[in-house]
Amino acid sequence: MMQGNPFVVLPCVNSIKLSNAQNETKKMSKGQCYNGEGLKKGTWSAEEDEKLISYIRDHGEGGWRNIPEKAGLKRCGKSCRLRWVNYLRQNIKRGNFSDEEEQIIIMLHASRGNKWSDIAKHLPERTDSEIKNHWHTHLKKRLIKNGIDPVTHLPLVSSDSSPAEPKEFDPQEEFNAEKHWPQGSSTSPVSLDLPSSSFNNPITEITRDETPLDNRSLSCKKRFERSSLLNKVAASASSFRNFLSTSVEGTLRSPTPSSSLPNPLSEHMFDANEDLSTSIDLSIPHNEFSQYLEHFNNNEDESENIGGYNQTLLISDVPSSLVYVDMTNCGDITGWSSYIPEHTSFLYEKEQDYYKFF
DNA sequence: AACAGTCTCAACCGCCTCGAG
DNA sequence: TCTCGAGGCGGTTGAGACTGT
Repeated sequence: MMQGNPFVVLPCVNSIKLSNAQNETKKMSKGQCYNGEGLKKGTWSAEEDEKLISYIRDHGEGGWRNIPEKAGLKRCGKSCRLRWVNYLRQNIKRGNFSDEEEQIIIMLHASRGNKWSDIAKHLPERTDSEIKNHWHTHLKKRLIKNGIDPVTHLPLVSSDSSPAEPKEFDPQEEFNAEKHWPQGSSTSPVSLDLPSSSFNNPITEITRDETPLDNRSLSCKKRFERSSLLNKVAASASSFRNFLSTSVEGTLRSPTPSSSLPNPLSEHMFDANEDLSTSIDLSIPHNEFSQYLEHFNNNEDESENIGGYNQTLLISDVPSSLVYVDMTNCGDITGWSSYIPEHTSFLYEKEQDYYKFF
């Protein structure tokens, strides 16, 4: 960790790339700072920071190319922009990432890949650069350690194992197996070993079962899992790949679906509700999603009643046109909805058993 | 105490996108 | 429609801090 004083002016170790005379008369080539002599590189000094802050305070952002000269800085415009955007501007949250933030990053990375700026939009106080660094230095390693490919977010396949064959799903068997999930197993669900201050039992899984959804939808939902909602979603994120960005990740609804919704899937859904009636009541008036998670994890009775776990329906292998989203009866899920702003009211196409319960 | 290896993250590099002309 | 340049983005680097021996 960089513990040094960020304001110490360090000698410029790297050779400064000086633009030649021709470059000074030409527009800069792609991506290069071009205004020539004496460009400083390396760590910014407090004096430089103050100059940049002062200038932007008076003149606003933009026109980065001209800012160095106007602000009296011997930096290239891109360097100024980077310094401002990542470190000097207001409302930047520094320091350790919370569990919730990490979950969000993992989840979004699974669906969007290394789109750091995109991911950063869901964590408004974090910069893409910080998220990127945190991913490379912490989260990626953690996933690998727990047997998850940080690129695909699928379990790493050991060299001596054959591809998993689909098997008939047995909820009881899987439930029992989950009690002793070996980390990194090629045949068992994988624990993400996520840090847990708010998640009492951060067991998560990535199912390798490729059984067609319609063979397991209703039976699977009887399974009991105590991992947190978001943990669950994070672990399932691989199944949302190519899906999350244009749709929603699951159905979040209260135990009492709205009968007013013109939903052609209602029959199927309400059949499911005979089990869904034991689901978590998202109308619990928690102000923040994190509070909801905490409440959920601290409430044994409630967590044990998640027979269907319907709020984490895994909609996998489903064309985006088949997304069903029903946020209408959700309680306060502020945190969630802000993380996944693509949520829309509801959308459906055809009647199909496309819910995957687990 | 000294050294080597590892970790962290600020900063840089170069490519891409998009809007203006 | 094309060209150009500013801004944006993601990958990479390397200085300094930390940790182990």
